[in-house]
Amino acid sequence: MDTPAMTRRQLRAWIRLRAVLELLPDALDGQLRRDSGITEFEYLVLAMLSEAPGGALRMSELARQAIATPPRLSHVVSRLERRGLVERVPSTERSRATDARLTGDGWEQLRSAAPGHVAAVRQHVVDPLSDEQVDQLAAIAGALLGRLDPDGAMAGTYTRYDDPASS
Amino acid sequence: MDTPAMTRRQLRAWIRLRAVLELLPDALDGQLRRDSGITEFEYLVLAMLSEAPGGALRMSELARQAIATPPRLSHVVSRLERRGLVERVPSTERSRATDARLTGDGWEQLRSAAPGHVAAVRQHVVDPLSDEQVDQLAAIAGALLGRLDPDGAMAGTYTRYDDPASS
DNA sequence: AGCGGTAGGTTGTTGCGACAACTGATGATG
DNA sequence: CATCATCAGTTGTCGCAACAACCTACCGCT
Repeated sequence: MDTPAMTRRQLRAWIRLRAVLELLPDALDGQLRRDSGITEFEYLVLAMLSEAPGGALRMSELARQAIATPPRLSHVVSRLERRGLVERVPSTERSRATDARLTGDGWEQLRSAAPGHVAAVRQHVVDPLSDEQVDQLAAIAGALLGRLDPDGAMAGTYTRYDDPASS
Repeated sequence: MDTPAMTRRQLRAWIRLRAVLELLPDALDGQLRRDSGITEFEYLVLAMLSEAPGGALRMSELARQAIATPPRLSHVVSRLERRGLVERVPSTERSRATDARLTGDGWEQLRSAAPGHVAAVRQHVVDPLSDEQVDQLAAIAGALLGRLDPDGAMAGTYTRYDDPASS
């Protein structure tokens, strides 16, 4: 087979990355489930809404930013709606669109879940790395995203902090 | 709240890593599903068996190496068994143990799936990075695993290629 | 031998994501 | 102004993973 086997160093990087891919999401998701009763993806949705004007965003835009397919987002919003954290409202602008909007309980839930989640991210991702490695990681992840998301579908999200001016 | 917000650079690295965490597994899994009809995890199981003597491994050992819980592995092996790629045999050694062993079809399936999968890994992970970045990635992932897998439960797997002597 | 403890796996239930099919509403076109 | 295409989102079905409960065979101990 014309499989130009990877070098030992490449294999090492890949195998370790694979392990991270397996373990890290579970670690972060587990913390949120245990401590706040929401999934990491639900947290992400709430967080994105909280950063939007009025705490509301169109479903399609929200899906794009959260890297979710429309069906997936629809299901998630339905769950959040059932729990009273989010509500669907007809979009104020475009006619055939729907906005998801944070409710009061949604804001409260996010506020109470945030510290623990941020702490988990620090613990598992930021703290183990040197400042230099943090920047290296940003560059590496950026390079990978160039292939994974060539259309830059979600570029708006992950390029927001490019070219850091502060700290 | 005593949440010492992350710096802009840390946020940038985290947000990009998160996007990779979301997209990369889907990309790799999708390729294998389309081209070979198996999931990436099933591929991993077959690959690990193929590297073991006799193409067989104890369930518990296999679970450890694949970072899977026993229930998960049991289900996966059952699926593979149903498709004739793997068979369960009583462990030759320890009495109350079970080995999973690759069948002829299993070897064949792995052989035919490997080139495409390796190519996908190259395309999405190795090729976008410089040699230097590959090593940085190995170091970074290693640091994260120090927290994620403190007991080194699966250390045997991802340290196998440490301290590269060749290439 | 008999009895509990434990190692090693399996099964059953639940919840989430993927994919595909569908619905409803807007906009274009002759 | 009637029809058709398209956009935005939802619903329904299926497969997989998590978690917990369970089951059975071995082992040690007396």
